[in-house]
This record gives sequence, C-alpha cells and structure tokens, in this order.
Amino acid sequence: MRTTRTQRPPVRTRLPRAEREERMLEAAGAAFAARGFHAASMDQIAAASGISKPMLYNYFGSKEGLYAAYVERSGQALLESMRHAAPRDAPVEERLSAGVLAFLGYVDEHRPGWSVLYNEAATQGGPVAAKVAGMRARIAEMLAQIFDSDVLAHAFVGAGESLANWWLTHPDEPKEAIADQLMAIARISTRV
Amino acid sequence: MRTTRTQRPPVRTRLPRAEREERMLEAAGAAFAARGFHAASMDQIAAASGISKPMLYNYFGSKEGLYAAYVERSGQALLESMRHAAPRDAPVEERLSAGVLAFLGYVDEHRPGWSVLYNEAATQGGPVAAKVAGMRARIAEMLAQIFDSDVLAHAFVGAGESLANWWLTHPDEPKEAIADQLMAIARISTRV
Amino acid sequence: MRTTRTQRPPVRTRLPRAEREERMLEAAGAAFAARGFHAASMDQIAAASGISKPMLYNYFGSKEGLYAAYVERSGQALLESMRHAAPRDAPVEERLSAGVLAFLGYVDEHRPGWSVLYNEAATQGGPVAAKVAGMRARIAEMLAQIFDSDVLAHAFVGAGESLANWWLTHPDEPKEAIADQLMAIARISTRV
Amino acid sequence: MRTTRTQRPPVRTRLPRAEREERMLEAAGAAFAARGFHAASMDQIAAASGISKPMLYNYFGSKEGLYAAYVERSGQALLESMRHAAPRDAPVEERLSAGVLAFLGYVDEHRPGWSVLYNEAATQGGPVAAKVAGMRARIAEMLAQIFDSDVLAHAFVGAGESLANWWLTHPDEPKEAIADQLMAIARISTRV
DNA sequence: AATGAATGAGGTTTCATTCAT
DNA sequence: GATGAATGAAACCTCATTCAT
Repeated sequence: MRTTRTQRPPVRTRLPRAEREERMLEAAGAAFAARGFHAASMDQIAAASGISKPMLYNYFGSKEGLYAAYVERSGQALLESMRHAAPRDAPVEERLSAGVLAFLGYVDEHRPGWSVLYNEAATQGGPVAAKVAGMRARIAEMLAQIFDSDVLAHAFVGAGESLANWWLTHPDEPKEAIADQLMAIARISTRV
Repeated sequence: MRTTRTQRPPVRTRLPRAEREERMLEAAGAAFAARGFHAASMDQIAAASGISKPMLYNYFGSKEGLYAAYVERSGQALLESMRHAAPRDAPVEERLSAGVLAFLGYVDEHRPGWSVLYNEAATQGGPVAAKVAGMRARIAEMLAQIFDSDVLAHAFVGAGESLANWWLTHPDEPKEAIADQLMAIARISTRV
Repeated sequence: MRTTRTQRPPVRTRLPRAEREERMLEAAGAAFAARGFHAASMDQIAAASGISKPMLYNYFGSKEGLYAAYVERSGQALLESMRHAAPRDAPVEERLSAGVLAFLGYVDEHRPGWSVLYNEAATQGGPVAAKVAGMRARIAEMLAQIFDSDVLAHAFVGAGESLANWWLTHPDEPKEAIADQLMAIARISTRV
Repeated sequence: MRTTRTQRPPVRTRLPRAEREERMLEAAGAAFAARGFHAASMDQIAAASGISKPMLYNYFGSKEGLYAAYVERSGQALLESMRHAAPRDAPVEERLSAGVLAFLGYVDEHRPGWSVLYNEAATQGGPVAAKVAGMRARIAEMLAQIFDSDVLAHAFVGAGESLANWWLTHPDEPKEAIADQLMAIARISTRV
C-alpha cells in the first residue's frame, strides 16, 4: 500500500539537480514570455516542466525567485555571448560589429529569453527590474567606451532593441542586413 | 460624507460625466503605470479615484475596457501633440525637431501615460497590444517618410524611447540636449 | 434649468397607474418565467417594461414584492378562469370537464404565468411559496369535493400539471384530447 | 484545529477522496434543496462541508458542475432503487407496486435529493435540466410499457410526484396508504 | 528527495437598492 | 411623480503557497 524504496533503485532514475533546474527554467521562460509574469501560473509551469510544484518552490523559493533566476540566466547568457564575440584587442569597429551580430543572434535563438528581458525593461518596481536595468547598463557601458557618450550609447541600445523586435515580425530580412543598418548608425555616431 | 469642492453645492454635487471619467482614467493610469495591467486591481483604482467599483464597470465595461480606454487616450494625446508640433509645410528638419521635442515633452508631462504605452508594447496578446502597435506604427510611418527607410525609422523610434527612459532617471539633463542628440542621429541617418 | 410643468401638459402623457402596473407585471412575468426568480434581474425587467427601476420599487417595494404580485395575479387569474368555467349548479361531470378545459386553456394562453406558478411550487422558503401552495390547495379543495378524497385530489392536480407540461412540448396534440384523458382518470377515480 | 473523528490519527487524517466527495455532495444537496440553485452559495456549501472552496472547484469544476454531479447522483440512485424493486419477471402489477413503493421510499429517505430533482424539472435552460428531463423520461418509459400510453404514463408520473410532495407535509399518512391510492389509479388506467 | 492534496486571500464582476434632482 | 446615477455587499472563481505523507 505504500511504495517501498529500500533495496534496488526504483525505475524512474532521479534526475541530476542541474538538469531538473534546466527543465524548470525552460518551462518558466516559455510561460513568462508568452503570458507575462502575472498571467503565467505556477501550475502551468510545473505541468509544462513535468515537475511538481513543491519542487519549484524548493529550488526557487517563490514565483519571483523563479522569475529572477530566469532573468538572471538570460541576461548572463546575452552578456556572455556579446562579450566573447570578438577578441578584446580587435579593432573597435570589428568588436562593435561582432557584438551587434552576437546580440541579434541571441535574440534569434532565444526568443523567450529576449522577450522576457525586453518586457521587463520597464516593469517598475521589484528587484528584478533592477537586475535587468543593471544588465542593460553594462551593455551601455561597453558601448559608451566606444561612443564616448552615455546618451549615444543608450540611444544605440534602444535602436538595437527596437530593430530586434521589428525583425522578429519580419523574419525574411537577413540578420546581416539589420546589423549593417545598425553599424551605419554607429559608425556615424562615433564620428559626431 | 464626501467632501465637496466648490462654494455652496446643496449636498453632494453630482460630478459631470466628463470629469468623473477623467478622474477614473487618471487613477487607472497611475495604477497601471506603477504595477502593470495584471497587478493593478480594480479595488485600488476605485479607491484612488474616490469612485465606486460599479461605476468603473458602468463606464468602461471591464478591466480590459478601462485599460484600453486609457491606452487609447494616451496614444491619441501623444500622436496629437507630435502632429501639431510644427506646420505641415515647414522644412523637414524643423518638423522633425519639433516632433522630437513634442515627444519628449509628452513623456515628461505624462509619465504614467508614457510608461503604460511603452511597457505594453510587448505584452503579447489582447486587442490592446494591437492598439499600441498601431500607434507606434503610425509614428514610424511619419518618420519613414523622412528617412526613406522602415528600418531606420524603427531604429529611430527605439532610440527615442530608450533616450526618453534614460532621461527619466537623469532629470537634470535639459530636454533640449536630449533632443539635440536625437537630431544629430537623425540628420546623419537621412544622409545615408 | 428645471423643467416646467405649469401650463400645458407636456407631450408624453402620464400613463394611468393601472396600465403602468400592467406593463411592469408583464415584463416581470416574462423574465421570471424565462430565467427564474434569482436569475431575473430588476435591470432587465425595468428595461423590458420601459419604466425606470425606481418606479418598480415605488410600486412593488422590492424584487420579492414584484414577484409576489405577479404570482398573486397569475394565481387569481387561473382560479377565476376555473371557477367560472361552468355554472355552479351544473352536473358534477360537466363542471369538472369545464374546469379541466379552463385549466388547460389558461396554461396555453398564459405560459409565463403558468411557468412561474408551476416552477415556484417547490422553491421552499419565502412567503411566495406559501401563496402558491395556498392556491394549489384551493384548487385541490375544489376537486376534493368531487373526489371525496384529499389524496386523490392531489394526485389529480399532479396529473394535470404533468400533462400540461408534457403538452407544452407536444403542441400538436389537441387540447381536447388531453382533457379527455384527464377526464377518464377522473371519472374512474370518482367511482373508486 | 479541526476535530478528527477516529481514535489515533497522527495529526489530521487525510480523508479518502471518496469520502470527501461524499461530504461535499451532501452539503451541496442540502443547500440546493433548501435555497435553490442560484440562492445557494459556494461559500455556504464549503463551510457546511467543512472543506475549502478551492477543493469544491478542484473536484467539480464549477457551481454548475457540482449541481450537475448532485443531480446525477440523486437521479441514478432513484432510478436504481426503482429498477431493482422487483424482479424483472414478476407480474406487472407486482412490479408496478414495488416501483411505487421504492419511489416513495426514496423520497422519504432522500428529501434533499428528491427536492432538487423535482424542482429542477422546470428550471429552463442548462444541461442539467436536460439530465433531469432525461431521467424523468426514462421513468415515464418504464411506465409507458405498462400503460401503453405516453399520456397516461406522464399523468401517472405527475400524480406520483404530487402525492409525494403532499405526503411530505402529511407525514402521518403511512407510505403504504399513499402507494395504495396510486396503485388504484394505475390499476384502472391500465384497464382503460 | 518528492508530491498529491489542501487552503487563505484576493480578483473581477453583478445585483438589489437608494439618493439627489 | 419620475429617473439617471451611484453604491454596499456579495457572488463565483483562481492563485501562490504549504502541509502531511
């Protein structure tokens, strides 16, 4: 009447912690991107990841915790991919171009991640917004070194985000074309 | 039991319909801007506007209806202010400059409105998102005529939005300085 | 600023009280029959009767009052129509037959009335149920004089109600055929 | 904090699913019978069954679902009790008599169930009414085989229902007496 | 470690009823 | 007498969260 777990391991192998976490974050990202933070429900996420709700709470503490973890992971991945796009000692223009391409590549390959990051830009309040703002600031810093201007750097970030979103609804446009346009703006801006 | 505002209203002056609506929209805007659509509650909005919940429903039908009305009003106001910023027959650069200033002015004076418009840009789903997208598209069209390029127009919109948000956290910067930077980008972009 | 009503009568003639009441009851009956007491709303009834809600309250005091008035009127009309169906000094069988036909005639011509009377028969609680029970009791009494048995009288009432409802969903059957069947039961019952 | 019923349950014994369901249906039946579908509230039912509202929704999906489940259960129980009242190969009169007694027995022992079934006969609309109508039709069919007449069968059902209700307010009358009267009507009707 | 089952709290919405004119 | 406009109260339902196993 009660299952025994004494002797030989039962059939269902216990997943390693990392993979469990991965699955949860994946499901959470899909839900958050599709319906927004509030409209996504822990029930859905648990069901979609095939893992029970108490596990979600065990791993992430709360809905906000799960959200924060997902945002964190997405942000880190984006930063990482941009940072390693070109060697540090490459010429400025090459580094910028590689960064832009990396950015667009990330958006293309991690739509939910990008979607959540972008939407959360503005959701005032909460420590999550701060995290996103911080990440954006770090990107802006990277650019500010190039543009020599905070304002221009922010403008460039906004232009990139806007184009990325526009691109998502015009998928025929090749990634390189988008990147070229952005580079044109950048090239001129640096000369201002 | 409720305070009256004027001199000798016999008992409790019935507010004219327009003013009531105005109050509700004001409160709704504040709530939506501060907490987002889902997290804002009709209870809060009713309390903040000093009007009972059933009235909210009587005027706007549903939470979505109220939201839509607010987005509509904010969008129209922004468009209007940009459209009338300069005479139609003024030189292109002047018109653009006036539009940019009008845009920044609106953001400055209607933070909740801007906040809601900007945040809801991406909240997928719902007919409201469509409305916001439509409005953004109309702005982009206005610009596309100037830039001769959809892509550049969208990039410019994004740059403007991003700068507007950056500016909100750096209020010391004068509006005109921001506008100048945007104009610089625009000026060059048109020459590309 | 305030309408004057001093000299000549304004255009919209004031309805006489009786007709107003009639209209309200008509609309109320339709609503109660169609959706039941609780599901019917005063808003609908007011709208359907073309008279404002405060008038409803002025005339009937409350929703229950309106309901009671409608039930009362319907019950009286049914009783009346059965009572006057045949002269008091007619032979028993003729009186019964006439009563049965009058009953079916009422059901046919006043569906909402009948519907409300029949449905509310059992909705326990409230003084309205008592009124319906009373009316039914009076019909049963009329019959008890004929059948010499309370029990049979109630059985006959039930049979009649059930047939009436069955008939409503089989309108092709002529009224007289239904009446004949009922009479057959009655005829035998009296001889038991 | 909640009382436990048995001897040494460690803390708060988790009720088996079946019993929980049973309790909910019991409380629901009482509420529906006493106040009708609309007037009964989920809050009351939850409180009366000592189980939280979300559980009600978890088990039955909605108020209508709970209602449907209760009606279904009551109807099945009534049908079952009538069907098994006498062996299929018993003489007609014996079967009918046993059925009538079973019917009265059910009414006597399951007042709320009967009350709900009887009231819902007419509540127009909804899939629940259809279910009740179906059950009544099946009873009528059983009878139609005996009476050789749809009309008489329906009349008999009505007579039975009416007598059952009359009996509920005259509990001194022995069940067998009521059954005898019904049988008398039936006996004659079959001979018509 | 892992989960089915349970709930307090709060959400949107509607309704009968009543002012103030 | 007559009504548009207003509201307190309560309804159904859902969700993040946590026991008890």
